[in-house]
Amino acid sequence: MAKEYPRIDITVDAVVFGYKPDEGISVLLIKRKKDPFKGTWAIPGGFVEVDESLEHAVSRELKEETGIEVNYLEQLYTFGEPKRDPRKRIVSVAYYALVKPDIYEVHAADDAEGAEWFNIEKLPKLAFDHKYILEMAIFRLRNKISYEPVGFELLDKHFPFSELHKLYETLYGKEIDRRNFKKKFLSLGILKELKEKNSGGKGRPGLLYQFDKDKYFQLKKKGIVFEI
Amino acid sequence: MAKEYPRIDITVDAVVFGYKPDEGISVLLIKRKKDPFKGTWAIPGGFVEVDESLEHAVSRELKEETGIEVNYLEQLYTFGEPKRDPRKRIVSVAYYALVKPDIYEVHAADDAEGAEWFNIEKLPKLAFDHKYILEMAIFRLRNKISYEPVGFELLDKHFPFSELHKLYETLYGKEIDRRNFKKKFLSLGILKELKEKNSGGKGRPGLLYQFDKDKYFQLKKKGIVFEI
DNA sequence: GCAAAAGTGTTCCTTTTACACCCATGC
DNA sequence: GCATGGGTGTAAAAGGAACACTTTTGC
Repeated sequence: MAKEYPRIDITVDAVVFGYKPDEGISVLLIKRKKDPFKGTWAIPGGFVEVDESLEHAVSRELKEETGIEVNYLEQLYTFGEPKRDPRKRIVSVAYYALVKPDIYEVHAADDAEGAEWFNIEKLPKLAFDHKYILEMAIFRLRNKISYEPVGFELLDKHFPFSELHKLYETLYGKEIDRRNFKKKFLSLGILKELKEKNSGGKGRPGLLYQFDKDKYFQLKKKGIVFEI
Repeated sequence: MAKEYPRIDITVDAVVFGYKPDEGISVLLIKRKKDPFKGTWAIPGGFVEVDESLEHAVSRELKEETGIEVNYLEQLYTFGEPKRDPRKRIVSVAYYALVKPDIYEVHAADDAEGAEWFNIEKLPKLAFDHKYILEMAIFRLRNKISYEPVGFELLDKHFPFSELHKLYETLYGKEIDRRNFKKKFLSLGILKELKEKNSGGKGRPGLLYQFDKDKYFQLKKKGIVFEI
């Protein structure tokens, strides 16, 4: 009576974003060690084990393949076209992740022959439908940053205002008036101004700031909307 | 060498929304015919066949279980907690769908003992984690309607302006000034005003309107943003 | 002619944009 | 002392919110 369903395998993939003010937005890719697409760059990922959550699978695979631990992880979309993997039917739950600059170091391992950061403007050819996944992730990040304070996940804990500003300019792909941006962002009341100043670099050193997570959640509970 | 992965089953579920001005937003649920949760209301859905796309699986299951055909379908989120199904590990790709009032008629079939519309304010107890899925779908719909013109998928092809207005009031859960709303919406330039007037009903009959999809996509291509 | 809903315009206020000058530091 | 980037305020413009009166229909 029960219909016999041929099995479908399930994997997770993760688009990991990093940011450096002078290099822009980068994505962590691995070079595949096995066929199909052996030697081609791909988004890290792998099979989900039967007793682990999807998020756990993502974190585990990222650690195994690239040695990285991310500080922000969110589901992006599930890709399930019958022919997206040439071997067999695979449904992949894609995530995107953000990492802070101080854990930028990666080391290839496991199924990866290499692991490297690529600027999102200069991507190599990608395996499977990973180009499409990556594009969707970039689109999502651009959007997300406009209505949720996720940008901080790409910055150091303490950062000069100019880095936040540059991050938004980079993601929006256009110039944003420095003064108006600062006015608006500060008026949200979710940044702590620190006593420290930014050392090194040219010009007048600016004060450092820190994201005030508690304040943000207080305001959010009150129904105040982040929008930038 | 290859690790043996115990299999995970994959299903699709669909939160189907309908709207009637005097009844508000409703959701289509089915009464389960089998265990687990036999006799409990649930979101329609089922297993994905190995050679069909996820969207196809959703449409097929909806047709089988409830007899309905939807005119808008979008992926919501993938739920994959190890214990979300008491029998075995199941990852479910959830969708949400919108139907127009004229195909509101449903007939239970297949695995469903019953299929009924429930107002989203008066939901019964639901099987599995379906309450959570439904809440997420409602949240998503509320949001979506603010930045994409999906509201029309819940209205008849020709509708009086008041219905569009009421739909937004219902979803936003608050009053919206009728005149400002109309001014803003019409200024988007994506509505065709028809010669026909709304027949029946109380008060002065209003003109009927129609969503101008072509115009919308033209404007979208130009970078003009829908926001209401 | 009364109740109900639709059509329409103006004013006020808030938010956004545009823009310029001075200040602190490194070399 | 000069180049570089940081800090700050104001005025004009645009967009959003508040609001009232007239018109068309059914009963």
